[in-house]
Amino acid sequence: MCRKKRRRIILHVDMDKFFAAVEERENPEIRGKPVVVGADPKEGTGRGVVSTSNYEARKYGVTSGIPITRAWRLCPNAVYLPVNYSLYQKVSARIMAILRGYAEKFERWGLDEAFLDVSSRVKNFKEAEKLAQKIKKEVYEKERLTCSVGVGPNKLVAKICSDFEKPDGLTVVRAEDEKAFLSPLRVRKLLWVGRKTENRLNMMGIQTIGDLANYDASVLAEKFGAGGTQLYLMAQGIDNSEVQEHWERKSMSREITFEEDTCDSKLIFETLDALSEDLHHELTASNFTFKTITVKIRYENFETHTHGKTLPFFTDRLKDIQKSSRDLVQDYLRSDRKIRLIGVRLSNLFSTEKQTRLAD
DNA sequence: TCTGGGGTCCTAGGACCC
DNA sequence: TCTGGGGTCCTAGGACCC
Repeated sequence: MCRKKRRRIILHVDMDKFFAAVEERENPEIRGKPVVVGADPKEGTGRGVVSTSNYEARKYGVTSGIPITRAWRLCPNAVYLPVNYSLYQKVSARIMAILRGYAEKFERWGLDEAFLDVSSRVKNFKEAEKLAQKIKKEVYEKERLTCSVGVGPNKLVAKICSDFEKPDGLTVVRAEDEKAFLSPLRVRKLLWVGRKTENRLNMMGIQTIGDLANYDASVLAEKFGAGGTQLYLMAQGIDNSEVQEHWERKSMSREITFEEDTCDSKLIFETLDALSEDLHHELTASNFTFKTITVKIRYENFETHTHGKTLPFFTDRLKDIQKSSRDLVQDYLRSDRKIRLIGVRLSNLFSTEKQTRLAD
């Protein structure tokens, strides 16, 4: 197939320290202080992690993902706030509506990020930069929140750009400059390169994206499978993935970490039933049936297991969820092993709404 | 470092079918 | 029963994203 190659211009918009920024906006008295949004620190004995912190807290080393107990030790005087998810969802919906208006194709990426394909809306990168400034201005005027925007010839470069000058940044990299831009950056900056992959690459003598771009593609493919080829292409700045307007839901899940590790089977079953009920609500409200159910447990030593089964039929009945999850968790209940977390996931989803439409 | 909760995608082995 | 090859589905685990 010889599809005519079209020059694309993609924007990636990333809200700055989103959860913390919304809290600062709602509570003016905490502005200027270190703010940590996440689990309850409980005077240094809490469970869970930091979700988002503001820049004042980051000065103390309090960053996203660290245990809340550690945050407490680093900065006990910070303002600690619980995650007010429904508030952030409302703010996010308004911001996404603004962004969507600027894009030919639009893809939400979590609550606080989005990709915009603006290829048909601007003639060149100069115009794209002006458009990005306009977007930043509108978001700030309407929501009093700042964002960082990356402009590039594809999603990969746009995403890396938006992270380049945070906060309130705007970085533009044209197709002809992308190799020079990417080359000195750490491989960790690439999408899908997390801690494990970074370590493996470092062991191979690969530190920067430039090192990766000069590496033998066949060796990468051999060591990392399909992901290896993807890594090599990304390092060249090649990413042909489209901005995806629609996302099909593949699974829904609920999980919870106990306040204290437990082997109390009554508590475990009650918790499991509550998770099942919660899932059932969402399943029916969103008009799905499911066929596969998986239970997840994590023991006190963090050893984690999943156990699932596929039913011979699609269902949305609560009793099917509860009975199956109870059966599945049974194998893991042992009087000598305390459980830290349990969860339930429904997959193999089928949209009954779509079915009705097709039948019409 | 004592590690949340909601997702997606990939891999590898085994069952089962033709 | 010592044997094949391809395709699909299922299961468990792991890496990664926000």
